[in-house]
Formats: sequence, structure tokens, C-alpha cells
Amino acid sequence: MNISEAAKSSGLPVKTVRYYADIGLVEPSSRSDAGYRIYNDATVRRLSFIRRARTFDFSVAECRELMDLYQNQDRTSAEVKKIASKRLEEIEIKQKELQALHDDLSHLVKACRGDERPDCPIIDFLG
Amino acid sequence: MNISEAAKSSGLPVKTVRYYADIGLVEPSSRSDAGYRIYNDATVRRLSFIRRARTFDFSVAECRELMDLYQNQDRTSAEVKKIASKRLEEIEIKQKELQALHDDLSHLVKACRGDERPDCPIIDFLG
DNA sequence: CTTGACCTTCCAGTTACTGGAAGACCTATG
DNA sequence: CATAGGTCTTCCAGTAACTGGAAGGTCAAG
Repeated sequence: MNISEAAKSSGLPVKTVRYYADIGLVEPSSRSDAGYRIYNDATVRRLSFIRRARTFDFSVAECRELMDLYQNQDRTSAEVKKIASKRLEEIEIKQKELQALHDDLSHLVKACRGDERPDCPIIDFLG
Repeated sequence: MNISEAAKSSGLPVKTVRYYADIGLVEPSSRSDAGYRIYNDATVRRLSFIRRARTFDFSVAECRELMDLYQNQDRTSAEVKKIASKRLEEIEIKQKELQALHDDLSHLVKACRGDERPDCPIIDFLG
């Protein structure tokens, strides 16, 4: 598989696949004579793994950590759960912040008449 | 007010106040003979304005836009409401995504025993 | 053989800061 | 008046995770 096939198959942009190779996160299984990156099923699986983990908001550093666990036969599920739980906590904090943001802003938008006159509670609040 | 007082009063880090001056978002009202940035009540209000807007997830570019509206006497509340409403929609989309993320991940974390054994539904799912 | 799509590397830019170094300045104390 | 330590300045570099683009090599079809 060349890079565009691997990209399509893993659901990542080509640029990102190349980037992951550059930073040593997922290296191609080999190179063609012309220097083209070649991916096999295993490496594409890793790319998919990363893509999924990224949709879960795992940082690339955490992905690297997870990859190590993924490939390590001796790891315990406790190690994995620890990382995932930490991520979950962070997501929950984010959710609360976003909710507060939403409540305040929606309150202000509702209070703003949105007509031609310049007085507006959003601006009053912000200023 | 020197920069650290302005920072404290506006609730922003000193570095950020300096940064906002650099990018021309909020310039100090003047400079001392020694070149120190001097802020007055009006400029500090603008800093607070930006800080609030940023907590609402407005980008700096959007803050600039809001600042223009704020300082332009002829702006209508409709313009301001339009920008804020757009932002609110984005926040709602983000909330949905974050909720989905949370549901999936919490499901996995619950399903993972987190013990000494290597089998782990989180890894199974990601891989 | 040519055309056009695809591949390579490398460099720069994105967002909104943040950290740190080098050096000027300001304030308080002995 | 000297000095110590805190604050200010500018400038440079780095962050995260890509993304865009230029210059040039490669490959498959017609």
C-alpha cells in the first residue's frame, strides 16, 4: 500500500500520515526503491488506532503511550484504564466549562434585541 | 498603571497583556520615560473585555471584530447578536461531540476491569 | 514520449500564547 | 551612595498537531 491508500484505509489525511511517520509515531513498514512509503495491514491498523484515539481527544503523546501498551503483550488492563480514566476526567471538566459558557452566552443572546439600536447586553456585559 | 497592575486588574497574565499590545489588540495608553507600558482605566477595561470574550471562546480575530463593534458608535446590536449567535451554535455542536466522546469513553472505562490481566476492552476497541 | 497524478523532502505558517535570556530600571535598606 | 532584588524591556524560540506549498523525482496510461 502506498501512502494515499494507507491514508484512505485508515481515514487520515495523507499529510497526517506523513507527519506521524516523521515524528516516529507510525513508521511505514518499508520503502519502495523510489523511496515511497509502503504500509501493510499492521501499520494501517496502527494508523486507525491513532485516528480513533485522537477522536477521543487523546494527545499524540498519549497515543504514543497507548501504542506502547497496545503492542506490549505484558501490559495490564489497569495501565490502560488509568490513561483512559484520566482522559475521561479531563473531558468532564471540559464539559462543565462548555456548559457554563453556553448558559452565559445563550442568556445574553436571548436578552439582546438584535435590532438597529446600538445598546446591546452582550457588549454591555463584555465591556 | 504599569503592566503588572493592569494584568492583575484585568485578570490576564502579564505575558498575555504584552502579547495583546504586540499584536495591536490592546495597546497601552502611553509609555513611561523608561519605556514602560502604562495602562489607564479605559485600556484596562478593554483588556477585561477581551478576557471575557476569550472565556466565551471567541478567537482573537473575533475579539478584534467585537472590539471594533464596541468602539464604533454606529454599530447595531443586530451585528453583535449575529456574531454571538454564530459562536453559540458552534458551542452547541462542540457540546454534542464532547458528549458522544464522553459516552463512548466512559462505557469503555466501565467495561475495563483494570486489573493485572492483559485483556482490555479499551485496547480492543481502539485496535 | 508525454501528460498528469502521485510521491518525496524541506520550509514556513497556523493559534494564542508561554518561557527564557540579556539587559535596563526602580525601590528599599544599610 | 551602593547594592540587592524585583520589575520592566525586547527578542528569540518553542508549544500542539498539523497544514500548505514549492521544487523535483516517479509511475501508469495512451
